[in-house]
Amino acid sequence: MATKKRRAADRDGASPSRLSNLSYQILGVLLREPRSGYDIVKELHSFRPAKTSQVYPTLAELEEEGFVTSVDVDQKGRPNKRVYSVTETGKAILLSWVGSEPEPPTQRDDFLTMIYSSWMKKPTEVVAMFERRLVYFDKLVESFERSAAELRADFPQEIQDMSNWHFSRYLLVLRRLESNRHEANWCRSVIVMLRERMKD
Amino acid sequence: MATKKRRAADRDGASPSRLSNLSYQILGVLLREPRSGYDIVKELHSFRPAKTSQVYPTLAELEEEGFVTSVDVDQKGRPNKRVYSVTETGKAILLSWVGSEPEPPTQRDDFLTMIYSSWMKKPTEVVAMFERRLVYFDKLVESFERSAAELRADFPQEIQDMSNWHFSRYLLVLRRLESNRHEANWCRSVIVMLRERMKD
DNA sequence: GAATCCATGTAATTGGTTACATGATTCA
DNA sequence: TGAATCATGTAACCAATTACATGGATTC
Repeated sequence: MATKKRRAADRDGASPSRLSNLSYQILGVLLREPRSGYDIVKELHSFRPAKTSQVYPTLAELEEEGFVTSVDVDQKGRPNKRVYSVTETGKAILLSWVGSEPEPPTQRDDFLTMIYSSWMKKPTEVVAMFERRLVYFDKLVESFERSAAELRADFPQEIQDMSNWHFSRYLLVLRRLESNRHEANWCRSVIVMLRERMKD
Repeated sequence: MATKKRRAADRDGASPSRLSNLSYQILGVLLREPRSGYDIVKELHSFRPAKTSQVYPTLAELEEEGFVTSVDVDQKGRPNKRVYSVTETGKAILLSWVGSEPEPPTQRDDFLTMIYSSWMKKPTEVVAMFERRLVYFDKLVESFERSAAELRADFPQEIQDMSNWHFSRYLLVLRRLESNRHEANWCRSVIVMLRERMKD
């Protein structure tokens, strides 16, 4: 009868209609293949970062509600681990969420907040800000180019098959590659524009 | 001597080295021109959304720490308001933050989490998801096109002047316009690609 | 008569980060 | 000897949303 911790919607006996984005994300990871909490954090690292301190409690909740199950796996030479997999109910609520109306995307970006007040700064300093930003995004572009190339080399067939999870994976890597490239190009165009204007 | 509420870093007498992103954003708004809390929420609406329940307490903190001051303004026919402006210290900490190393940007997007598991869905449903997404971004593009056109019409000189705040404003509107356009184009290209693949 | 705008806030909850805690193994 | 990897968590805090509370004026 141990009822550890439950959210408000749960306490009154009603099951929560919507899980958190992270819960759905974790279900999605486990639907591809069973993993430990530690492995989930690594998998999410580049796509949808989350700390262990958030992932472990979320896994416990998902298990309590019957959306995932776990088995303890003994290992030699390294710590034992607990490997989670999705249940049928877990799969069902994930797939009914996928395709529903998504919340509008949100972004937090200190740089843009800085640019908001950049009119108070010296033009040369503003150019320097964009140059640092450009370096940052060029590095990201490079790393996603490498990821994309790896996927093409390692899973040439899989990434062509819409019902294989490598297909979704490749699609999302390409999107990140392109949007980082776009961000870098914006920086380049602004730098040129600012330099033009500074001549006058 | 009323010390209402203070954050941890403050209680030991040390002043907080970094304010929250929202605090800097609010200082940036007030540096352009003095406003009420209500007006700040409206100004931030399209650029960096924040609710009144977050803005009012933040304004109170900023005032307590001496970064903004306020005057009560009596109005007839509508509720009275409190108009905030930035102090010299407030301006100083904002401008020392602008140009410092920004935190890496973060984004939360349900749609991408859905696409992560879309390989389990029927191809026609995936296409439908992208089509709804495309409609959403096309609308955004339209609205930012209108904003940009308005700025060009209303402030033709100001948006050319790097030290005028309308310049920063116009720069950020153009960026949003372009990135939404890019997002829409990505949807279009994926839809074409998926339809191609569905023929086989 | 209902909805929206103006205007300011508090309380409760969720989402997410930082810091803390532990401990074996491998690699430079 | 010191750092990194594997592995799982708790406690405290900060950031942000949702819901609640109030109330006059204007617009449909």
